[in-house]
Amino acid sequence: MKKEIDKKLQDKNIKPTAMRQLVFKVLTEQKTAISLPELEIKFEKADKATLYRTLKTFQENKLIHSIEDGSGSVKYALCQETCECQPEDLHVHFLCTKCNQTFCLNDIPVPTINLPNSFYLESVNMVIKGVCSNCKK
Amino acid sequence: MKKEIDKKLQDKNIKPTAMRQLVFKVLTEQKTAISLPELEIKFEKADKATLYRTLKTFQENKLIHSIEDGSGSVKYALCQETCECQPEDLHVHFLCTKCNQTFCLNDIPVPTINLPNSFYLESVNMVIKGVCSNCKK
DNA sequence: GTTCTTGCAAAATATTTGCAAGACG
DNA sequence: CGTCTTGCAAATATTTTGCAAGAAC
Repeated sequence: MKKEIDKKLQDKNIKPTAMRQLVFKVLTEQKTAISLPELEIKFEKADKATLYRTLKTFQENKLIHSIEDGSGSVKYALCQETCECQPEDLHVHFLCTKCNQTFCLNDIPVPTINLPNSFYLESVNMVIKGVCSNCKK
Repeated sequence: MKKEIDKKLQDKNIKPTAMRQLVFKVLTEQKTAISLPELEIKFEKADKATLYRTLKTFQENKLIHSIEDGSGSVKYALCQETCECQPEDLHVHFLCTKCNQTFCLNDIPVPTINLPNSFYLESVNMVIKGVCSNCKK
């Protein structure tokens, strides 16, 4: 179990420290994306700066991606196995305005946009806001 | 001139106070979207809470729209004349990662996304990041 | 006078950095 | 030893609210 986690971290060139194993484990348990403040609450003991830097490391190594959903805090979610965080890998996200949860719509790739030639495209952040199935009931 | 501004405010049911006239004027002068902190700087004298509430009023009355571009602060830009801020009115935005300016790509509507039926769509925030024509040179 | 608006102050929240101690190889 | 990681503290930045004074009608 711990071996598997270590492997996934090492595959992304992340040294598997105790802290990182724990954070990774929490991330795998999430059905929806999680913010730094939310992560802090899950840990009670860990320092927010450490968690912050852990997430940063994870993101730099493309283990997770960040979602700027306009909820007030940036959220993070695990990348798909093969994700290189290139524009063609990106998917749409959904923020529920009732429960404030952010979902990765992994099946919905972000549409291609024809930018004016004068612009150079690096990435795309597409967030749909609305009400999720749970809150609709 | 002031008459024109007043008319545009009143058209959106916004009482044209001196403050609002000034803020509106600044907004019309922007080529790119502006954040609250940036707006504060333009005014020196005005209080940020007042500016904050002015922007909020403008947004509630669909005179401006907000853009969550992940730059650290929410940005605002004037709506098109006929905009009702409905999903079909929305356009794509572009954030330059070099100069941090956010452009309204008014000619590029946000693509339609087929959400699972269980989700109810309210709005879409689509931001493309990259390098703008000025910074590319 | 009643309602709406503004200015000042401060709270609340989120993000980020410096630095020294500790872990690891 | 040298590098990387962590914890604590604090700085920074942004957003938001309370409240009383003032303006508008």
